[in-house]
Amino acid sequence: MERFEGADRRPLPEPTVARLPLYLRVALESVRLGHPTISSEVLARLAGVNAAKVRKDLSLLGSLGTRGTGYDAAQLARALDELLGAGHDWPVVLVGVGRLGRALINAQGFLTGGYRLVGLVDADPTVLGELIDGHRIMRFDELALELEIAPAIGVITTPAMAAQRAAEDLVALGARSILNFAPTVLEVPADVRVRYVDLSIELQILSYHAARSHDADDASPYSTVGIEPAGAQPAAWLDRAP
Amino acid sequence: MERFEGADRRPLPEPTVARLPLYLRVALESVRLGHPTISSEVLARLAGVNAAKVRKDLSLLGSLGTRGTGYDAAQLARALDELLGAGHDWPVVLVGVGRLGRALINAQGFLTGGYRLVGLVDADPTVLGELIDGHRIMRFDELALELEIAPAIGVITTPAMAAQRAAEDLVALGARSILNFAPTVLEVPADVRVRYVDLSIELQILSYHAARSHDADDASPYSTVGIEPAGAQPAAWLDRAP
DNA sequence: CCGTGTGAAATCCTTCACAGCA
DNA sequence: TGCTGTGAAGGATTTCACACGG
Repeated sequence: MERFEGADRRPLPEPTVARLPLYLRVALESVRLGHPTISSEVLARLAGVNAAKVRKDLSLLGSLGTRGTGYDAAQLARALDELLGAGHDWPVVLVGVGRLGRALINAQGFLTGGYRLVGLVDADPTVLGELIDGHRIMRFDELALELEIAPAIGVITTPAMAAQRAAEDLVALGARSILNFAPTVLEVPADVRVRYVDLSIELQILSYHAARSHDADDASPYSTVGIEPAGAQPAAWLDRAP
Repeated sequence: MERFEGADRRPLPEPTVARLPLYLRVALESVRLGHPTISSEVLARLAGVNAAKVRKDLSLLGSLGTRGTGYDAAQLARALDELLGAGHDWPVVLVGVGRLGRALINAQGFLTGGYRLVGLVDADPTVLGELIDGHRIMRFDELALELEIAPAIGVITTPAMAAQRAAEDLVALGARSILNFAPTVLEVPADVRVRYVDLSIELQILSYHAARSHDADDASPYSTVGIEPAGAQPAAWLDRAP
């Protein structure tokens, strides 16, 4: 196996890291549709960014492209896959098996790939013992006894009130990464990484802009994609590409 | 009513906008716990950012603080609330009433506040007609006839395959903001704002970092909060504050 | 004296533009 | 010729540090 760690030892900019999964998705789609190579321009369109950014991002991983041709989709996908931690089969523990938690467990595409659910935790006595997707819902202390290895990632889908406690329990279990769906800022040790998925915040950001979108507002680039005036599906774009 | 639009006409930086809902949440909590004022430092801790950023952000909205004292929590909350579109009661249409969609509809904190569900759309004939939260699931064309006003925000919780079509239908209904949970980049007109909540991408970002967290890594500030080595709940922090 | 508000500096990210290679 | 890889320029955001007002 090759090394795809960019030429230098410098860590990738975080915005770049956040775009790599998009590039991976597009590269896989390109392969699936039988397009062996893909240019930065097409890749950019399908990922909702611009071509310069794609080239800069990918150049940070090394020289993955071929001048005059583009990127080999399969090779690019392999490189991104490895970089993003494929082959590790990350153990995931989910805390808070309410509606949202159950939706995530069953959502295809969420825990697929290199992630494996290894534990379900809830404090509610009425759901304890329930079997979901082959996993029994238990209390934290029970899971701690049963688990052989530390979970790499903890997912918190509890109410806000319970989230901080859940985070501390997850950290105690050895989790170094947390994906938090509860509307609270977590206080964790500095070596624990937290990402927030805060639905009410997303709505508030949208309504902030909606409240001041006097006609042709300047569409800022953040999380906004103003590609083509609707119409073609991404797949169509790929097929139109040479 | 007062105007809280910063002194100038310059739009707020997007990262600032994304933090305002956090400040609002903290300000409300401060009021709830009986702390009439809050300093940028405490606010920063509870929002998981640093104090300089808080002051810079809030100064962009005008002079909301009092030197030597801090910010009046209630007044700050009102200012942020108004800025973020409170009092508008934004109509929301949700497309894709599967597990995730249902979880969101029922999730407290998601559609609370100024957001009102006005329609549920799904293509699956087996769920059509079903009543959820007082709303009947229908096809897009049915909803179009029934709706008097355009939805401000569309939420997409369909499978990836159906998301682009859902976006186009939402835009046709008049939605100018879309919150997309499907793992696809949407192509929409430039004046439509899209925010992406992509769960598999979140996991991949976390595992990217997990794969290279050789012991004491440098914790980057992005979406990461390295406040206190666990322990106190935010509420405790507020109570400890003078 | 304390904590906000804010220019200025520093840092980070994006975009440009083109040299260079297939 | 076509498209990548990349230094350099340009913008945007964060951080600093301190003057100012309560």
